[in-house]
Formats: sequence, structure tokens, C-alpha cells
Amino acid sequence: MPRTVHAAQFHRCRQPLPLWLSHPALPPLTLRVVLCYEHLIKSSIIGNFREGPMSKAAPVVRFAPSPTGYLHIGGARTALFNWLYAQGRGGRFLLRIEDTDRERNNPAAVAAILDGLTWLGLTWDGDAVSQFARADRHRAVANDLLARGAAYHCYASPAEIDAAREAAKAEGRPQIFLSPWRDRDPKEAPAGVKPTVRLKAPRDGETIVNDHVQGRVTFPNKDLDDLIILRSDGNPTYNLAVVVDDHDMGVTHVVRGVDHLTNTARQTQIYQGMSWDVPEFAHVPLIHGADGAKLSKRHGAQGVEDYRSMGYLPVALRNYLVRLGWSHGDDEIMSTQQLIEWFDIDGINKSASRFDFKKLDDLNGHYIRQSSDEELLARIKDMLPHLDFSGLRALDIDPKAPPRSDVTLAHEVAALAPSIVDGNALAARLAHVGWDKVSTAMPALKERAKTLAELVMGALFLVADTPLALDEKARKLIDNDARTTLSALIPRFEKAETWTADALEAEVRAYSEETGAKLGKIAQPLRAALTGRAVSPPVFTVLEVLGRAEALQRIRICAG
RNA sequence: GCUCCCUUCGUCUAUCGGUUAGGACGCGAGAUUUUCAUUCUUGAAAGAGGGGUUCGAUUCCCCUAGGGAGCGCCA
Repeated sequence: MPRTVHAAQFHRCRQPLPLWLSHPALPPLTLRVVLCYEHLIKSSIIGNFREGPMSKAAPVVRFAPSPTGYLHIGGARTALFNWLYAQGRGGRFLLRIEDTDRERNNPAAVAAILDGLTWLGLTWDGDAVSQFARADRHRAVANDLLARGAAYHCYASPAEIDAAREAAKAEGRPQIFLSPWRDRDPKEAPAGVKPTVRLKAPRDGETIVNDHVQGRVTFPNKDLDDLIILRSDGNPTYNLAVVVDDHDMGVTHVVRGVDHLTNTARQTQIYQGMSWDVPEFAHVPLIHGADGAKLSKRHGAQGVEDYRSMGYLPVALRNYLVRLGWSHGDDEIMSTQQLIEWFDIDGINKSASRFDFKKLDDLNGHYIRQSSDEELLARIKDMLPHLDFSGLRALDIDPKAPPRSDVTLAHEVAALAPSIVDGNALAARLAHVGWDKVSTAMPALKERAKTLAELVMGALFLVADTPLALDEKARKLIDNDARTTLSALIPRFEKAETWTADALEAEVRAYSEETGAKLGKIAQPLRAALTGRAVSPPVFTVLEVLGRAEALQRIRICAG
């Protein structure tokens, strides 16, 4: 019995929140999932949606993803639009999982969506609703439609329907199926065939969708066939379920992707069949990859979990996503508070936009620089457990796609500290070395990082295995002159009274003046010896953070 | 094939018929600098094409081209 399965499913969602969910920097929230269908059906949660404390003008919106296994980045933007709209108007933002397709549904897939939304900071009101759990109600509405004469039983077989569609296609007619059972006497029904229930849609005239984004869109009714609302096995179809749920939940504004626009015309006919008020609609354009094609795995990142893994900050991702298709004058950096205040569905553009990682990076870099050192440290600690380095290295991404910072980090870890296998091991190693050292370096680190992964990359010298594996550019820096310089520096560093960046810089500058060697000629070999790279945070910071013993050891190795 | 939608710098966008077509990312140049980055200054870069309407079109209308979405007993 499915019901048991689902109680178990939601039980999973009740497990303790992962670390990154409970971080104090995130708004307080709880994972509010409907815990069992029994509860949902009997406790009239649905009824509550309709008679909430809101004034009449307060909108009710919803985000209704199907459990595909992750929260798609485009879906995330749709959710963001909904959330902002509700927030800005004292409305409610509801969440419904469209899990009527039993094959696609599984607990992990639902959890991934809830996690994604929560991470992005998009909290929903009330419990997440399972659409599947409401099947009885959907069936009841179908029967009501039948009783009203707005629907009929159709005994056409799938083969028959296919054939009709093929024929239509061959003749260049619209591929719609006009059921003969619309006007046929049900008494003629073939024995033993379980019928579907079809909506008796109007054949003449047109159906109009007044959309906040698309404007007034007209569909000739002759091009819309009678859609099936109940399958032959008695289960409701998506189009019926959406309408019934949106109505029952008191949804006033349906904000979703344009891919639903044609559905909306048909759904309008269901509303009309039931004499229900049609909600307001806003069909937002799609997000494409950088090449203009539909966003796919090859583009490198589809789910918000990928963006978390790369080290994007929720606030930055929100700021970036909202600017895809919406703007507020020349404003680029907008606080969440401002977004809530300014956002409106009437300002959304109609055309699809391309995802641009460079711009996201810039925004993220801005928010990183603006974050406090403590917060960044906390964010890093939250992110690390999600990183599987060997998995990241094995990702099959289009070589033309922009490199993922978490993948680059994975490669750097393999090069500098091959003994570290995953994010947890890296966190452990950093803890062993001392998080305080990361903190000390943070001001230098954060102005060089576009993502948290880059931030960690900058700190990798702290945990590198010795002797250091110098990369090619670093190796070239250690020539004979460099070895002489390094050797000369060793006794000075050994004698240094205070081991701080400032003191060490003064020491090196003194050496520079005494010998006439340019600072760059000293700093670069030092950098290479200390970090194994030609690029790093400021060498004096590196020296300080590494500590006298470790720093001297690394210098001695290169001084030969 | 049918229905619907879209088209301003490379990208995201501003423009409520009159602008030297603005901003941001990216890119180029310069300054700062121990590398990289940050920061600052600065430069190049756009109305798909063709018709109308109008004193005047990026803006309104039509056509063409290009692009997208939908056309399931999927959601």
C-alpha cells in the first residue's frame, strides 16, 4: 500500500538537519514537511490555507516542483520569484511536491529539493504538500466534472489515439485527438475496457490566458484537445491535480516556467468547468546555458547543490538569479530586503536568458569580500563535508564549459596533499593545523576568491604534504640565485624576534636594501618554496601563518 | 507539421516616440603592488533584416530570418 511507503518517505525528511542547515547565519527555519498523508488529509491543512490571517489582498503563491532528484537552477529562480513576491506583500509562499508520478518519486529526491530551497534561504509557509496524497480529492473533482456534464468517459485505446495522431501529423494537421466518445452513447462502450475521463473542452471560440509576463495570449479552442483528467486506472493526471490543488490551497498567483503556458489554457478550461475563479498567472522565461541551448549536464551544473559545492553564497546566487529576467533600473547589487521591496512579477522579461558564470563569480566575490571572517569560516566548514574530491575529478563536463571551482580545488588537493581524499579529511587536516591560522589569513584570502572553493584553495599551502610538490612555474623560480637568496634568509628568519607578517616583511626589506636585490626577486622564490606555487596570498602572511618551524623547513628544502 | 512566445554591446539588462542608446559582467589600456587579486582611472563594444504609422522610431503595426517552448493515460 503506497501510504505506508510514504509515511516512511517523510520520516526520512525528519532526520536531524545537516550542518549547513543549522548554521546561525542562516535565517531560523525548520524543515517543515508533511509527515504523513493521513495527517494531511484529515487535519484540514488545506482548509487553513484558505482562511489564513491574511488580508484579502495578500497573495498566496506556491512552488510546485516534481521530485527529479535535485532542485534545478531554473526552478530555484522560479521559487525565488514566488518567494520574493509573497514576502514583499505579506503573502504566503507554499510548497507542493508534484509526486503523482510514482516512478519518479523517491524520498531522496524530495529531500534534495527541500534541502536546496532551504540552503537558498527560501522558506515556505506551512507544510510541504504531497500531491499524490490528494488523489482522492482529485478523483472527486473529476466525478463532479462528470456529473456537471463537463467531462466524459473515453474508451479509445492508446493504439487508436496514436494512429489518429500519426494521421494528423501526416496530413499536417495539429496533432490533437478528437475523441469519438465525446458525443457517443456510453451504452456503446466496449465491454471490459476501463475508460479514461476526458474534459469536455469547448470546441469553438478561444481560450485566453491573461499573463503578467506574457501578456494576453490567445489559444484557438479548436487546437486544444479534450485532455485526460483521470487515467484508465482511475488516477488523476497532472493537469487536473494542479488545478484542484491550486484551488484548494487558495493560490491567487501561479508563477511558473513558460513551459507550462499551453497547459494553462487547458487548465483554464478545468477551472471553467468547475466554475472556479482562475488565479493570476505569470509564466517566466527559461534559463539557458552559456551557449543558448537548454541547460543540461554538459553545462556543468544544473542543481543548486552544484552551486553550493562550488562555493557560491546563497545571497549571491539569489542576487544573480533575480537579475535573470528582472531588473530594478541600473541596480546590480541588491540586498534581500531591497529585493523583497522592489520585486514584482509585472517587471519580468519575456525572453530567455543565458547563464553567465563570470557574472555570478563577480557577485559572489563581492559578497565574499563583504562577509566577516567568522562567517566565511563557518561557511567553509559547512561546505567541506559536501565535497568528494575523486568524484569531482571524475566529472564529465564539456571542456568548453567554464571550469568549476570545486573541481579545480579537487585537482589542487590531489597535487598538493594527495593523502586528503575528501572534504571531511580536508576539514580534519585544517582543524589539526588550526582553524585560527585560516582565520588569520582570511583577510588576504577573501579578496582573492570568487568562491568558497577558491578560498580553500588559497589556504591549501597550510595542509600541503612535505616536501612540497612544486608546480612548473614555481620550479622555475627556484634557480641558483634563488637558492642563494633563500639560504641567506634562513639565519635571519631563525633569529627573528617576532614571527609576524609585519616583522618578517621588515626583515626581508632590510635584506633587500643591504643586498640591492629587488623585493620581487626575493618574494617570488620564497613564495615558491613556501607554497609550491608562483601565485599565493602575500608571502609574509604565508610565513606568519605557517609558523617558524614549518616555514624554515620548507625554505631549507628548496635552498638545497 | 501545428499552436504560442522571443530578438538592444559577447553576456545580463535600462529606455514609459525625441537620449552623444545608460549600467553591470567580461575584454583592452593605465595607476597601485612581493605574485595573484582587490581598488581606482580609462577604452572598445548593441537596437537581426525589410517594410509601414509618425514631424520624429530601439520604442507602435506587418513581413522575413533566427531562436525557444508546448503538442503524453509525464510532470
